[in-house]
Amino acid sequence: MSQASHTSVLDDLGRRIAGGELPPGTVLTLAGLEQEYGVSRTVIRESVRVLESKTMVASKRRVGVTVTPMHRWHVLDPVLIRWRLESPARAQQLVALTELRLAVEPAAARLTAIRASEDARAEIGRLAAVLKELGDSGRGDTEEYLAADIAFHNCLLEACGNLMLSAIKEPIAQVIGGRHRAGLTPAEPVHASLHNHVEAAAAIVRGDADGAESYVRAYVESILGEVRTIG
Amino acid sequence: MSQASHTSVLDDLGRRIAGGELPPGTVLTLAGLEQEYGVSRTVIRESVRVLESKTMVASKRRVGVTVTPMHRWHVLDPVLIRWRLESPARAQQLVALTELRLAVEPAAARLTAIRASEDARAEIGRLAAVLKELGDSGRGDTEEYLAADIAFHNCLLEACGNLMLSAIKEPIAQVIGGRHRAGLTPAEPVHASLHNHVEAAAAIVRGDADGAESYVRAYVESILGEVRTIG
DNA sequence: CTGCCACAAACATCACACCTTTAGCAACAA
DNA sequence: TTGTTGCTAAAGGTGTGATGTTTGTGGCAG
Repeated sequence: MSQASHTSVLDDLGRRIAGGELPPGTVLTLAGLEQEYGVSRTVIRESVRVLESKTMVASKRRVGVTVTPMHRWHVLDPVLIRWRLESPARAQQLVALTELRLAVEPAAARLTAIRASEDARAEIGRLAAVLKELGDSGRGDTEEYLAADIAFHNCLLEACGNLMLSAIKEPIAQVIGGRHRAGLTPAEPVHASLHNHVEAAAAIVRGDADGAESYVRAYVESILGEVRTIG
Repeated sequence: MSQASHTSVLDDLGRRIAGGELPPGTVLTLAGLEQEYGVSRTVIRESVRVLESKTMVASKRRVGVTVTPMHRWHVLDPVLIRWRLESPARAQQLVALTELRLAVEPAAARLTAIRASEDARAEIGRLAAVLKELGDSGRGDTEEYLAADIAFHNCLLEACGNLMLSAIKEPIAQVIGGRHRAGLTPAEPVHASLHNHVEAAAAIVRGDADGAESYVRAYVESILGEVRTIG
């Protein structure tokens, strides 16, 4: 149990701040945290430094470590996104994240339709076929479907050739997985959703940028509608 | 000169990795870095931890600190974006970042047109007027124009009500500022660009989501064309 | 009331000691 | 030859005490 210290302290502190338990303005001290977590200064300092690098806290001499207002945070940090998704703010975070998807995924789909390698196109086509096969046969709630769904979105984002657009892969996979684990995925996927996946894949395969963009947009818009009613 | 240590070591290491001087696979050791920078283990460790939190490096016992392949990095981190913009990879980074803008800014403009407060709308309208005024009178290359241009984009992104979309404010401001400092901004702004700013602002003011989205898209597309020819 | 100064709080850095994991190698057995 | 076991040293992980440095804050003098 050696490496665990830093990671677990960082994770716990991060969650508490991201989840609002330690609201902006809260002042902590290294000594206090040292006591609270029962670990050495080293571990606390490194954790605080990482939070500082995400601008979630700011440390000043003679004052201590202050929690920063959220609008200053590096909210695109995948770790922070995960903390927020697993916090009481989950619903809000889902809406915000889906709005981000609505911006990024259609744009990525367009680029993918234009630039993707033949291999990537083929893989996307294959995954869409798998989704259709499983969905049509009432297996939309299986692990297999989940895996294919995540792989589909990962592939689409990865093949766009822009690392900054691909960067939202991880949070998206989390959202899809979370939805599945919450038992929200129906055995018979909504027809429109499956249709949009299949058509988007077809558009990408044939290099149709406009089609790829609009089918993906339609898909994410439907998710957004769904997510907004939950929040 | 106390606080400088951590920051400067982190910054230097980050730049060297982001700029490709230390390519993926490179293995460093804490002891080596300690020697190289002439600082204590504490400072090196904290810097490495921060880089690790951006997944730019991974540290393993008995091995050392290994530079991670770029596709694993948290490329949306504002600090990492800055490092890349100030590295030999600047041109690539500009293209990637502009493609990201092309995804995010139109989406943000749409949301802003729908949700922004009256104050924010008024401010955006005002800034567009300032830009037009300065541009029409041949002062497109002044500090004043630069400030208004940055403020315009900041405002637009801030008013959209989604922190994740607002998060690209900082890098965008850097790009606009960089372009200005490089002497690339003409005294007489390209007519189409100014027009798109003004029309986007007008659309936002009147709550026209489609208009706001498409004018902003047109603007960013023109930037993208320009940026791609430079790369 | 204002401005200057000294004090102490809290972070920043350093140096050192010791723990824990593990790559790499060697000895050994099948 | 090949696979397994076990040792060892390398490198990061953690803990601790000491000292430097900045900077709120309160007190004192004008």
